[in-house]
Amino acid sequence: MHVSELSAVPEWLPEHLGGEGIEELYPPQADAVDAGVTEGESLVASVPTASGKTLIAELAMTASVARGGKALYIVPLRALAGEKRAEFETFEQYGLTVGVSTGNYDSDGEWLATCDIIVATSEKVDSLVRNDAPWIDQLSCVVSDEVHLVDDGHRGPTLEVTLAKLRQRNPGLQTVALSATIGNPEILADWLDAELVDSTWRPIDLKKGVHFGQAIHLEDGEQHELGVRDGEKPTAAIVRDTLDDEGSTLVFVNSRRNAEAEARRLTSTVEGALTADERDRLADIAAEIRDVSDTETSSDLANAVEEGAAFHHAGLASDHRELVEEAFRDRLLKVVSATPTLAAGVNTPSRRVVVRDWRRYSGEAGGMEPLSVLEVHQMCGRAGRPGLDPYGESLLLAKSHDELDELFDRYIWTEPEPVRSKLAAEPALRTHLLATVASGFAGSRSGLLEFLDRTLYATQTDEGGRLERVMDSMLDYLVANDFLERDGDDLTATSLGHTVSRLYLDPMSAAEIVDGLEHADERPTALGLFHLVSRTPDMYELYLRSGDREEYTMIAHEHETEMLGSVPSEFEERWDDWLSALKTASMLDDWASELDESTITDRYGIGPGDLRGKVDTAEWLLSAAERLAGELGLEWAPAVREARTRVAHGIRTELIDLAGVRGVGRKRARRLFENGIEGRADLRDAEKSVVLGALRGRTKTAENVLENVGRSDPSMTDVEPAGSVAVAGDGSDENDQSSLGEF
DNA sequence: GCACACACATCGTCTGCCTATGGCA
DNA sequence: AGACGATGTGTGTGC
Repeated sequence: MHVSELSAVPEWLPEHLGGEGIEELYPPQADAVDAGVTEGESLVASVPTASGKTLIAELAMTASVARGGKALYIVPLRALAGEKRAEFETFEQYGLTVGVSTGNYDSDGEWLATCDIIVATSEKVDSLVRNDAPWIDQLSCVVSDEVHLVDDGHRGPTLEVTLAKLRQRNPGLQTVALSATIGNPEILADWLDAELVDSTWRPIDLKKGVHFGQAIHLEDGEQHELGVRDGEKPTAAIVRDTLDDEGSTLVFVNSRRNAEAEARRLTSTVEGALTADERDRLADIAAEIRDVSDTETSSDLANAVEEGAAFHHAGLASDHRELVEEAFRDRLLKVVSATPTLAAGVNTPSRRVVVRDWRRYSGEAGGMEPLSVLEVHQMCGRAGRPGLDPYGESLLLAKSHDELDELFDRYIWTEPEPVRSKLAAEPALRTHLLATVASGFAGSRSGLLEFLDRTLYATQTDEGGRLERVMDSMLDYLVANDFLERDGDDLTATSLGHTVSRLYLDPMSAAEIVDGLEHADERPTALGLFHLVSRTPDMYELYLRSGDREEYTMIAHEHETEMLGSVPSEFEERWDDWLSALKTASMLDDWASELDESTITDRYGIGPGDLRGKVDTAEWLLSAAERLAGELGLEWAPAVREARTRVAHGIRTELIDLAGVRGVGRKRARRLFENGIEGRADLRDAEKSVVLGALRGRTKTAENVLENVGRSDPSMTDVEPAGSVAVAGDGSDENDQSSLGEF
């Protein structure tokens, strides 16, 4: 189908697509049009990655907007929201407006209401529904990207419930669900009353295979000798072979440590293939990486990048990740070894993909578990760059002949698993039952059952009793904790219940926080509050490593009086969880005591990305705690607020006032304080020369700071810095604010 | 015969990912 | 369960 044959799309679209080099639709796209996506028909598209799913969404959304509607594009990751926005922004020249709403980034609420296309994460959409965003009712088209994630035990139910709510609120809503190839797309189509496009077509050929010994065995029967050198690991041999063909390789491994070790090893394979120009550009990127953070992780990454290799995992700061992704797309990096972050995240295609480890440790299983077929296929799907490579190749590694056969059976010749709803689980229902009642989607037990009937779970299960059983036990829990009131069949949310739902807290987290704050006899300390929020289910835990048990048991005894709620005994089952929450709390306390980022990451065995994540979550939970304290009329709200501000900026109490000034973070605040400027009032009255001296003679910075604090004459012209302008050689004042917590 | 470097064996340790508020100085 | 890396042991070489 040619783009000029498209019906019901805005008139500018065919030409626009032509301008992007799109003349002929890919077969799945043509099928989608035949099924009526441009005419408002709901659709499930189960197609491989990189085979034009986004265009299907764009056809549906622009057509819907042209008819006077409004479209919502739901993504699973924040990082993808940015990527999609950039793609949709090309429509702005035709008068469409695009807005983004995620946890860390929000277009202005009123402006969102006027946007034609809104991009948001599923949790954000859920939250917007709970908080009655006015534009929800105006939606005419919703696109759900990576909808197979409804299978995810933790986040899947949110997507499932949110889609059900949107469809209930808006019966005419066009639903376009985009999925990876899965075993049972018909059930999704059934659930969403949608047409189905199920295709394995790809714009570039993908050859899957297994490496064993000296050879690569491809699925089409082709074999390829590799010439593995003496003592060379298979991964290195494959990377070298790809390099001979001027291609790059993506290696998936099963742990962060493995990712880092593999990258380090592969530098020796890759290094020789770099041109002088590439070396220069990589050196620049390495410098940028070092600027992001001065932790060991950061410098290890920079060292590898200088030699053309990199690792990628969630311990990296997001700036690190972006730098790596970009350098890999620009073909400067010849190999990246990554944990699954990269398989699900932004688009980073590669000539070859190696799935080095196909088993991963699982605590519950007590050992290594094989990856799902879907997951391996998602990784393999990253092979082949459209327009650059003739084909993509993805390889699994076998260590024995038996394993070779097993891998073919397990992953190459096997369809992905069917997707199954995970809604009938306690944590999911606890949260979503409360939200469903609180936001008015159901007002009784029977109403809830009716609502749940609109979910995938109901479409899928033949065991209706299970959901009902879990539901009843969760309703009991919600009533017992004063989130819901029950009167016969009727259910209403209490004012506390409403608050919890709007705050987007897991009710169990809220119950824990309320209990801790209600029973505090004295003003809680920061450590006590950090521990309180660290032990809620909304904060995931740090691992206890060997030696930690003794160390934190000692700390627990030392600070016993500060701890909120009952302290379990060492022989109770919840002791370990309680202790690892203490480890998290102690890490937050270090951060809020102005310890260096590198000291903290070193002490707790984490990466800069982990620290940022924990700080972020703590900040969010403490704001929620502050609201709960206010709601319940508890006297500790100011203490909670103080702890929140301290962790948000990473500062001790005495800097709170200064850090409230935009442009002043933990380091600048501390230096101002040391120079006798102890608060905003001081800053307004201080000698300019002192301010300039404290800010290391940075004129521009000093001017901005003075302006932000509301000083009428911020100019630093002709001002000489006072005192010792300890520029300390590095002069990297940009990095001064530390990489954390500054938005 | 000794010092040193290197190869190999042993033992202990550790193990993926991600989202979420709201309103103001 | 199994890989990494730190530590320990054994072997070979050169002086």
